[in-house]
Amino acid sequence: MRRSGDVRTEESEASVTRTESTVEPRWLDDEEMAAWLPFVQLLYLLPQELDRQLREEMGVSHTWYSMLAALSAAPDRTLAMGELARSSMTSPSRLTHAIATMEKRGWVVRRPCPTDKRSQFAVLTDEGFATLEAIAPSHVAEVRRTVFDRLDREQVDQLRRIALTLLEGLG
Amino acid sequence: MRRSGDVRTEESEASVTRTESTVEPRWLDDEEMAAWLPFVQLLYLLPQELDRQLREEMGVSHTWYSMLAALSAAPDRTLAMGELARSSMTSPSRLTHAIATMEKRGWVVRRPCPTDKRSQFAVLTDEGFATLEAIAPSHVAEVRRTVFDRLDREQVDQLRRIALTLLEGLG
DNA sequence: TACGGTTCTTTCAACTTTGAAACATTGGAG
DNA sequence: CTCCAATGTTTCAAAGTTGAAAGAACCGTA
Repeated sequence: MRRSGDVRTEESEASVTRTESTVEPRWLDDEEMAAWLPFVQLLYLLPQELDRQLREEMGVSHTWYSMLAALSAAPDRTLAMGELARSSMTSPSRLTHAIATMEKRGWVVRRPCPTDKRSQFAVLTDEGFATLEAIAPSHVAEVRRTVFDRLDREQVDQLRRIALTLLEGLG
Repeated sequence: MRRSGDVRTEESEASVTRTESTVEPRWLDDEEMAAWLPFVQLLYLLPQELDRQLREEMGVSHTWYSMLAALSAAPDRTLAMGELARSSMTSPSRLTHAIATMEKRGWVVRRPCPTDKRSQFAVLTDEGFATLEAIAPSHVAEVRRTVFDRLDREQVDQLRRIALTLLEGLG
C-alpha cells in the first residue's frame, strides 16, 4: 500500500490479483491523487465553514441563503417554486420545507400563480430582504477571508476556468 | 443592480446610501465574482453528485465512505473514535451515529481501548473491507468522469495548489 | 488521595434532508 | 370531449445531522 486516502488507489495492486468479474478501473495516478486529496477535503470543509458562519451569525444555512439571494435578484423578488428550486440547486421537497419555515418567520410569502393553478410563487418580503441585507456583509467578508484573500489574480482565473469546466459535467 | 448571485455584490451601491452603523465590506470585484459564482456552484453540486452516486450504487454517503476508507488505511484497520472523526472530517456526534449504524450492518465493530477506558476503537471487519472494495472501482470511475477526465495536467496541478492554499485557512 | 479541569464519547431533542407517493392541474392525442 | 402522460408542488415517514449537555475516565497538582 503505497498511497492512501479517499479513492483508495492503494487497493489497485491487490485487486488485480482477485478473481472477480468486475472490470479494473483506471486508478488515479500520483499527480491526480496529489490534487484529489486536498480538493475533496476542501469540497467538504469549505461549505461546512460557510454554513457554520452563516448559521452562527444569522441562524441561516447556505441553502436558505441562496434561496433568499435568488429571490432578491428576481424581478419583483418573485419566483415560481420550481424555478427557485433550480436556481438555488435544491430539491423541490427541501425547498417546500425551507420556504414554509421562512414563511413562518415572515421572510417570504407564497402566492398562487394566476396562469397555472399547480404552481406557486414565492415572494421575498421587505423583512426578508432586510434580513438578507443584514447577512450579506459578513458573508462576503467570510468568502474573502477563506478564499480570495489567499489567492492571487492568476489563481482566481485558474479557479474560474476549472470550476466552469467541471460544472459542464454536472447539471 | 449590475451583478447578481450568491454574494450579492449588487447591493453594494444601495448599501452605501443606507445610514446603518455596519462597516461597509470590500465587495467582490468582477473577476472575483466571475470565479466565485461557478466555484460555489461546484462546491455544492459536486459533493451532491458524488453522494448520489455512492448512495445509489451502495447505499452509502460520502461521509460513510471516508470513514470506511480511513479505517481501511489504518494499521489493523483500527482507529480510535476521535482520530476517526478527525481524519474523516466529521463531528463526534455524527461519527457515533454513523458507526452505530455500520455496526448493525456488520461492517465495523467497537472495542474498548485497553489503555484509556474513555476511548473506543472502531475496527473495520472483513465484511466492511469487502464492501469498501466493492464500492471503490465505481467511485474512482465517477471521480474520473466528473473531474480528471475534464482537466489537463496543468489544471490538475493548479487545482492542487489552490486546494492546498485554501485548506490552510480552514482546519 | 482528593480535587478540578480536560478529554473522549454518547445521549438527547430539535431540526433538516431524503425519496417515494399523493394530489392537483395542464396540455396534447385520439 | 376525454383520456392519459407530464408537470408542479406538497405530504409522509424514515434517516441523518446538529449542538448542548451528560457521563466516564484521565492527569496534574496539592
